Amino acid sequence: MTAVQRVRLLLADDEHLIRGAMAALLALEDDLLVVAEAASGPEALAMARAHAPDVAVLDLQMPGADGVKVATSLRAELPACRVLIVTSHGRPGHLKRALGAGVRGFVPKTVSAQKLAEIIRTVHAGNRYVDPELAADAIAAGDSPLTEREAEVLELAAEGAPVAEIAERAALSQGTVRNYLSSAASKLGAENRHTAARLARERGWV
Amino acid sequence: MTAVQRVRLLLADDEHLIRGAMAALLALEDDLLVVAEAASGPEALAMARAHAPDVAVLDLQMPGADGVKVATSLRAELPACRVLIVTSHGRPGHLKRALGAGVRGFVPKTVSAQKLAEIIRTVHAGNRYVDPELAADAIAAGDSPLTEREAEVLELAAEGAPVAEIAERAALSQGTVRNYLSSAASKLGAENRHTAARLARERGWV
DNA sequence: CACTGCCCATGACAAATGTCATCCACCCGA
DNA sequence: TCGGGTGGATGACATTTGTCATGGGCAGTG
Repeated sequence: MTAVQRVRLLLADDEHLIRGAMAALLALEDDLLVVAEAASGPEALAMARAHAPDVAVLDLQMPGADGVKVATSLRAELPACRVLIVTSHGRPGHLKRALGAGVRGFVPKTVSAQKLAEIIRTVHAGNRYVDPELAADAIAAGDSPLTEREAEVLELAAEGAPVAEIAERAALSQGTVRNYLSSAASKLGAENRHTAARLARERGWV
Repeated sequence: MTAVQRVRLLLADDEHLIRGAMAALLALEDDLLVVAEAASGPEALAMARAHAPDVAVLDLQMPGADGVKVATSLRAELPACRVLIVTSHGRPGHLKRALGAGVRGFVPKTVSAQKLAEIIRTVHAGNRYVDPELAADAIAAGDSPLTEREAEVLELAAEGAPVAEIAERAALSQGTVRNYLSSAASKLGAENRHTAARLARERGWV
């Protein structure tokens, strides 16, 4: 055995092709060992419980529960397991959410496999790694200027629901809902709530 | 050489990790040979011109030009090159658009590498392959009920622009725009143009 | 030709949405 | 304890949007 103790990995991604390919590439590194794979959030949790990996490499968007939710659960159940999030669409807000959930690494899928392997080692060693590009975006986007209610209402508005429905779902009066939407839109520099919702989503604020 | 003539492949995907991983996996098949890789639509075209591959494996969403647009150009410039589209998010309308562009295969990224290799061979042999799941979705979603104008206006509305702006951009009167949006929304069973736009997008009709 | 469907437009009315002034409850620091 | 500031809430009012009836032009088709 070339390495006395290999880093045991859990790989979670709903795209079989990608997961399998990542596994194949990481298998080339002789200090890494993929011990489990999962195709959904809940499955990832179950596999983690069963195999107690050193590092969990999670896709951000998965059916069931997204990577950050899985990370939150893992933090509670397996504090020794480091979490590394891999994503296609890096929204600034996701990064903050992920770091808040105790994630140790956050990288886009545009990295090469070698780089990924290095990052896995970094994370396993207890250090953090955040893709510089994504970090810059997150800093540029800054903090959400939205209050809690504004964000809540905006989220309900994102699917195009009419104000009446939003009001009901949020247990607010329609007037209040409109106020929140209005102030949120002006804070975001949008002309109406729909563009506001889109902007907020893009920046990961909802 | 185990195979006298290998199938020469072009791989295009903007996610380096995935592209590299796919390349690595496909390289294990001794009748397949990756001769070029690209990370964007235009780059894919350039690489195709330079290497004249037998089969082009294209991601549907790429910067620059999407897979279908690349396929259209390829069909004109390199009719001998078969095109296989690989995608994460299979919208029903995309499939139809792709087939219209002369694409020979259409598969989600959830397939395994072995399966992908088989499909590449199928396509190379001149046959077609469409993922059964996606095909079923496409049939279920049916044809777009929208007229050309309705779709055009709905697309402009998708970003949340006010009617006045849409009217200007489409060179129509505001009343006409509202009529189109209204009829489009009722055809789609939506309460307002924003949900209508969302639905149309989901089904790949815009 | 008559018919049908799509395109474009108009006007009027109803409903949803955006905007604003105002008010209340609460926390915090002087 | 007394302001002052802030987040949250409300209703009235103006604007935007959705709906409907209507009409003319134009292309395809039985």
